[in-house]
Amino acid sequence: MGNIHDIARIAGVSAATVSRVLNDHPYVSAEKRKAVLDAAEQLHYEKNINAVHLARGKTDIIGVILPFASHPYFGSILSGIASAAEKNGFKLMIAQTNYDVNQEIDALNMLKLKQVDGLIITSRECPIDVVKDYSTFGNVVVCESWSGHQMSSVFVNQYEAFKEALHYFLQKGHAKIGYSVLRMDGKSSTARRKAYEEVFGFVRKDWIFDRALTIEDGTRLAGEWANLDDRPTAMLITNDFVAAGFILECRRLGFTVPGDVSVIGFDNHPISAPLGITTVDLPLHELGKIAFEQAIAAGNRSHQEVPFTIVERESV
Amino acid sequence: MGNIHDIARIAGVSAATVSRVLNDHPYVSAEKRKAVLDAAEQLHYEKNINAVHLARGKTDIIGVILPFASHPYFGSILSGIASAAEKNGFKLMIAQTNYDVNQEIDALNMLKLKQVDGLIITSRECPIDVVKDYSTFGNVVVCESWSGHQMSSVFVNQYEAFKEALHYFLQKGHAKIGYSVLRMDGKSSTARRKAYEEVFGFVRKDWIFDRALTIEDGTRLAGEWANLDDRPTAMLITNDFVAAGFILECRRLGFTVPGDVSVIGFDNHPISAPLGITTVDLPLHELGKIAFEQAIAAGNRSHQEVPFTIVERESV
DNA sequence: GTGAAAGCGCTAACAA
DNA sequence: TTGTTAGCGCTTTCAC
Repeated sequence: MGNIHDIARIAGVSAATVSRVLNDHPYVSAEKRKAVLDAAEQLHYEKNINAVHLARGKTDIIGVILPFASHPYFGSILSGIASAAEKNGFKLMIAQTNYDVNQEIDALNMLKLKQVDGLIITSRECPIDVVKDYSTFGNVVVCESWSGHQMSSVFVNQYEAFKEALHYFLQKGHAKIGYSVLRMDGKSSTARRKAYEEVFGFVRKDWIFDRALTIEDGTRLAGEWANLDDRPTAMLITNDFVAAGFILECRRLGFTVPGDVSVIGFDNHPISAPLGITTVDLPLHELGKIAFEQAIAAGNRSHQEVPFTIVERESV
Repeated sequence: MGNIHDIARIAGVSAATVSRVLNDHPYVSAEKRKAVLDAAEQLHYEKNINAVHLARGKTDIIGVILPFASHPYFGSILSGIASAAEKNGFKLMIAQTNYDVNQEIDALNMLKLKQVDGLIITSRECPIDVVKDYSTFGNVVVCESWSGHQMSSVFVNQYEAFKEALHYFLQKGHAKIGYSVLRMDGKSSTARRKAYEEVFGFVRKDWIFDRALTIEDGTRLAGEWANLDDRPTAMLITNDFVAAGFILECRRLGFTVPGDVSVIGFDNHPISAPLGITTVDLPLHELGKIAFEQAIAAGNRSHQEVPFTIVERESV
């Protein structure tokens, strides 16, 4: 074990020189370099990264806030962030929040505490303005449509994506369209509602289903849909997991897809292909990579929109 | 901003007293406590966690090594770990390794660098002996069957689970059973092969399929299975995602499940229910929680087996 | 109850 | 090319 001073003593140099060698700084003679390396070897020296962080005033760590680590939507984004982090020699600190504001605040505080250099918020419950206030402590990037100079953002244009999917249904002859969201008052839900109103000039509350995130939610949704007196003939669904649960349960209940009800999902998760789900492809892995780049970007904030594409399969 | 000394000066106390107040230590008079708190408030003081880590010699951070953050198997474990971490006031550092040994080593080194107090290895490529060597730097827990005093372990008894599933097939009248694994030489694959030999007294190479982890792999598997001259009538499949891909592709190819081929998956992932996949339920979230507890346990290593149960549905 | 002082281990500006 | 020195900001022992 031992520290930099032990090495310095054994190698007969100063601690500064040891530091230089250890960090590959130039201007160290070959002999001293070797002496240092030998001493380090001999002591089984290991650097204490906390001391480095303290002295440097930065950590090369990025924090990631996500509500559920086990959901594929966030898993994909996380995976993209992780790939980029590895390439850049950064570590990742994650905070699973369950959309609990206190846990979100707790995670945001990592920035204040200088535990992380930057923070990526994949989704949130707490007000954007409180998030924004943390931007003075480091880069914060939000994975949602947001413009302003304090934070960076990377996002899919939910409004346009939803509208395009709606038009796709329309063009296939559907006039009665319902949809599902995770949280009624969530950011993307608002965009979706707006798109719906824009296209139809109205919204029907009984055709909007919320709390739809998982496969089980999709199953429940099918029951709710089936119980409606006036059923939509097409459903635009939160994501492919929910869509999978919805479609499979509809079939179990004796309905046909797309016969009785057409479905479009979001994400283009691998499950959508064998299930023949028409879906809006979202480049989540790529979005994660971009988020990471923004998190480590020096100074300049940016706002990047990533493209979506409708993948036509058999559920419409 | 400012630091503990600034507070001390303003409050008219010593830095030690400030530290006491900030850490809720007893033996500080009410007046001084208030003075300190006021000064901290006034300065918008924020603690530098790196200094704390350095001084304390520990970080309250646990590292998690996982090959793929976006795969549901690891996502579930991670989610369990994260829940437990939150409850205990710990943070999580994750390393996505892609089963790349260099990245694994890089992650293991967080332990040496004192970046994390403990490390959970959900799955690995690098030799167990090199992992073991890191146990002198902190708690390491492996999510696989392993016994020894250096590390803790939490695992499903793959051998027994596989054997029980095999017997289930047998009892349903199947004699020709094939199976799939992720990596031929992986730890759990070895256990599965052993169980197979134990039950049948032989293994047929063409009935073992490897590199099966994702839904797409399941799709591919179906093609390979269909191309066999002598096809197994039952398949024990890596996990429910692979099983889903397999079953759906089999049907697309004109086969019936369980008519032409019966299937048992692993994990009891939510997708297996609506798809009617008979599966071996694995308590992954719980496993993650246990792993975390072991990672922060002082001193005592332990080895815990978590139970599995066969969930009967319609694919057999 | 409180403070002084000695670390924790490394970095970096400055001088030589 | 190298060493000296002054931090980085907090904790904790020991003495009072």
